[in-house]
Amino acid sequence: MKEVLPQLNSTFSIDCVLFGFDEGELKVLLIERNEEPFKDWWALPGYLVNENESLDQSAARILHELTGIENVYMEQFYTFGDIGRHPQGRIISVAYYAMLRLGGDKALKPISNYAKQAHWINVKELPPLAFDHQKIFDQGLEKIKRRIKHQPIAFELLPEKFTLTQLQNVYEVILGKKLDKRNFRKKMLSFNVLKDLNEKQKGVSFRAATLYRFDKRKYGKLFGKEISF
Amino acid sequence: MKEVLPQLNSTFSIDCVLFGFDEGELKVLLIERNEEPFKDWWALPGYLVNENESLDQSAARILHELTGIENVYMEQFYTFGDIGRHPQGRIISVAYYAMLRLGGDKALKPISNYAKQAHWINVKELPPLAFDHQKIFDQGLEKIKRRIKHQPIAFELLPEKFTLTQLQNVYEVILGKKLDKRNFRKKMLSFNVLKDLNEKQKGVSFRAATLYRFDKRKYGKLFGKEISF
DNA sequence: TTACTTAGTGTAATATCTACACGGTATATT
DNA sequence: AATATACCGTGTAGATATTACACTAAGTAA
Repeated sequence: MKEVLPQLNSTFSIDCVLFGFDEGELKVLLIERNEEPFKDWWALPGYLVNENESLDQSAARILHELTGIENVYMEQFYTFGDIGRHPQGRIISVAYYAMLRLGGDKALKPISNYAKQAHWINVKELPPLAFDHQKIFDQGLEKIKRRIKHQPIAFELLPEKFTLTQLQNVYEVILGKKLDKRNFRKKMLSFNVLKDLNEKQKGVSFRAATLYRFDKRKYGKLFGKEISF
Repeated sequence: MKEVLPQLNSTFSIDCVLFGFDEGELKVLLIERNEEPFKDWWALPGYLVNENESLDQSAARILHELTGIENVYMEQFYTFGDIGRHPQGRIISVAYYAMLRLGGDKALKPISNYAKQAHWINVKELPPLAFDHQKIFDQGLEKIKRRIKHQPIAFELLPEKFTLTQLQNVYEVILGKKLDKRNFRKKMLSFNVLKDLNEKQKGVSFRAATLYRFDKRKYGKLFGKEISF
């Protein structure tokens, strides 16, 4: 049985593509929708923009309402505006992305009941997505690929303290190819944005690796320079 | 005397940042507005999107209506959505850019009378612009800077046949710095996307330079590879 | 004590980047 | 015809960056 959906005015929405990294896998944050259209489908966290908020503000609010996540710096990357992309009318969507540390601290508790639940899903095992969200996701993934190639920001996905092997792992998963260990280390350390903590991993079987931390001050100096992987 | 402006619904518009190159100067296409708000101000060609067209289609239509220019491939680069950016209500604007061959052939004849006239203006001598168009222009300029650094597309701004010196000139003007002649040629030719026409400039005082043409077939092979200036 | 697993390290060959200067050639001028 | 002018077109050496490649060290588990 078909439900009749209300017609929405010409308007615009935000969709967020949040990437996380866990257990060697790249994950994306999805919600399960609780409303028509696409009720019970998985989708990127997204909703309509209010009249009285900027796009950036709106993105932060929507992410919070649908997933409980706050204080994430997201960046706009593309606006999707094909006709027919939304069954209820002419709605264009401004897409944002961010890379994010996973961990128990960021609770996934939707506040609005527009979302039933929110989950981190392995990007290799995506369910069918609502609207044109597969396309939005694909472009978001392309975006972070380009970005980690040119800026040493992969540690945004890692815990504060991380090993070089973990960092290399992030690169390999996102770029989809193996990198040479010695060359990777040489290059990464040459950027001079990592601080050696003189500290070792704990609670790991076999030899523990040195922990590093991202050094914001040094990063400032690098910023804008061309680098590439 | 203040006019009362109609309130527009929440909706969206397109603004186009078109770059051209003429007489050694980088130019941008502006219109003189014929309607409130900002009547008689200079502005980027831009207007509201219709319900029945995609953003890309809309950009092409709007450019044509306001400037007479057709068949230009434009690419979206950012969406501007601060509150208060438009005095008549909540209007976000999707910005497009393109690089374009100038020349007598592309007539600048606005079709809609929303624009009084359209002109190519030296980017170094911009008049005050309507709305937040200065900001949109600035970001458009940043965009083409990044783009010509990574893709050998500067000849989009030049006539079909061009000399290496002209091409270098485009790079120098856009990047805002001098480049070494020998190194520039070495690098540009190494990309293997230029075809030597075995033909010389005509009608020029002093020694004539060799003409080159962009070779689309070869470009296909390069595409996607990382290059940089 | 041994087996296992991951950490951590150097070098040589190649490719790319940078800095740098002058003779060649068509045109204009006298 | 000779000369001045202004732009064209080219090479190299030194420095830097990239690539390919394999073993020993250290800690844990049995």
